[in-house]
Amino acid sequence: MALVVTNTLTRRKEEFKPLREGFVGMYVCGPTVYGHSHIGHAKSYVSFDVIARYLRHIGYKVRYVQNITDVGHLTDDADSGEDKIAKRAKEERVEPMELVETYMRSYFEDMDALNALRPDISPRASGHIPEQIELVKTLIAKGHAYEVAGSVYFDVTSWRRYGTLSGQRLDEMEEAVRIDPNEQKRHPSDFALWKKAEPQHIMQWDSPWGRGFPGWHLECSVMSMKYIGPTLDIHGGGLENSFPHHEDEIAQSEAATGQPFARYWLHNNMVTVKGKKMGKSLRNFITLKDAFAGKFPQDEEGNPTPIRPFRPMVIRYFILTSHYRNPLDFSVEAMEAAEKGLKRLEATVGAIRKRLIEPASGEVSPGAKQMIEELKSGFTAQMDDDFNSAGAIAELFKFSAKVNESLEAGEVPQGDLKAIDAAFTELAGGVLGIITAHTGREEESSASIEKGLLDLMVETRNGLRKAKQFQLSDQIRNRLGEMGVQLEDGPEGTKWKRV
RNA sequence: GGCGACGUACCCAAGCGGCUUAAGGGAACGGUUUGCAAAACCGUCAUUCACGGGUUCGAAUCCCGUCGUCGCCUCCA
Repeated sequence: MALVVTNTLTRRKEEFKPLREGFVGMYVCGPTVYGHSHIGHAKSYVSFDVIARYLRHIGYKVRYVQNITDVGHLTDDADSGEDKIAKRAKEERVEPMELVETYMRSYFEDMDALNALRPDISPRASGHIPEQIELVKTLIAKGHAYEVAGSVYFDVTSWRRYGTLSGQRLDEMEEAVRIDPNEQKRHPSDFALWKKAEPQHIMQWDSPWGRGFPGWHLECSVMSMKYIGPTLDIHGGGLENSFPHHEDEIAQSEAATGQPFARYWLHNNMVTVKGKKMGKSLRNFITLKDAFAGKFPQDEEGNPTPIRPFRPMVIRYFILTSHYRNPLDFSVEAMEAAEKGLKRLEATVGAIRKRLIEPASGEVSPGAKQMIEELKSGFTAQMDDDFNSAGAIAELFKFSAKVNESLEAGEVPQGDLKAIDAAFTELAGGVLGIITAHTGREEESSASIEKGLLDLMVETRNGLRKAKQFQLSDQIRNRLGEMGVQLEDGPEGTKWKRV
């Protein structure tokens, strides 16, 4: 079985073969940090997190680069376009870099909560100004860019392959209704590599063309090629960036190096809310912090209304139950369904881990061995098919059902428990990241006094149950339930867990 | 107007030419278990894949058309 990925460049599934044996250089467009991250960011970065994890799982050494845009991203393409960071910094009355720091931390905090592993390199645009100036100089020298009054534009007519990624054609784009005519540009589709800064502009640097700042598209070309090389194995990002952002990246990179920029373009689809795209400018977006706190937009204005909190892991699981290339519609109902599904998986893992006595010993029985092999081959087949995490989760559920069945049937040998736990840890934990080392071990990880008190409550209640004092024992269970501790009476005694 | 994607059960969602007379999750309904619950387990739940044609020995999967939804062409993950 070989890994197959859908390449936006060719619009088909292709066998994945990196440039260098055993090594994958992967670049994913990161966030512009001028506000808190939302569910759309989560879909994108959780998807690429799993892609990176899976590539490592099948043995590749991966260098995952994901930029932080902290300068140059304009609110629109017209001359009047303001830098998003500068604009927000003015509004919040802070230094631009202060704003960047705040939201960059917020971003990493949210991604950590979603159990997305950090990229290997998180380069910032503002830290790569000299490299960006160099690339602009190269493009001018090669006749692909021109300077007008302190700004430099890429000449799209000099790059005849312009539009291959998105299937756009220059002559057709000229007719596009909403492109703002900009007198400086020779062609409406020419894009800014370097912009002249007015004296009052907060972020500006010296360049051969005077004081200014880099255009948005430039940073991705510069930073990806700096840390990976002129040809990336994978370039990822959100679908909405395929045009013009990725198209421009290809043009300026290939025009500069003369080499193919990226072998595989992977695009994740959008998150929708009630069928409509969720976007920063549409004001219908749900920030991750709101979602974790249980606030969802319920009214027409999109104001966050408290419903109930969902664990970050539920959001991660929810994202992974659909394919990264398909749109995902976000709703409270869908989150509740996802929460229940994830709990079932966690319950099985918990049941295994509770029976497991470390250090576990003993051989794995042939039956368990076969179950695990079936899981692994099914899981791998799904993930090999363009990272089909939804299919991979289905395999986990099939396996989980078999595990539950054997737990129900009677004593499972320690060797089997250990192997089953290892399989879950490797696939559901290591690859999909939907369980952690703590899953099913909530009791052990509780503070000692809390644990002692709960054990005492359970003991007391079981005494009452023995004496058939059900009214009192139910009261204890109900009250603990209200506090978020769930009691389960089973044949092996009473268990408690946090809900 | 140009480019592109999607339409699978009550809901979500895989499948992309034969292994599927369609995975998995949620909901629902029976049953086992339980003091009652919860959890878990067993069973039921699409001869059918928006609709109409065509290609093929064979199509949810390929082609054409129709309808519907969405995205990009302007900032956005």
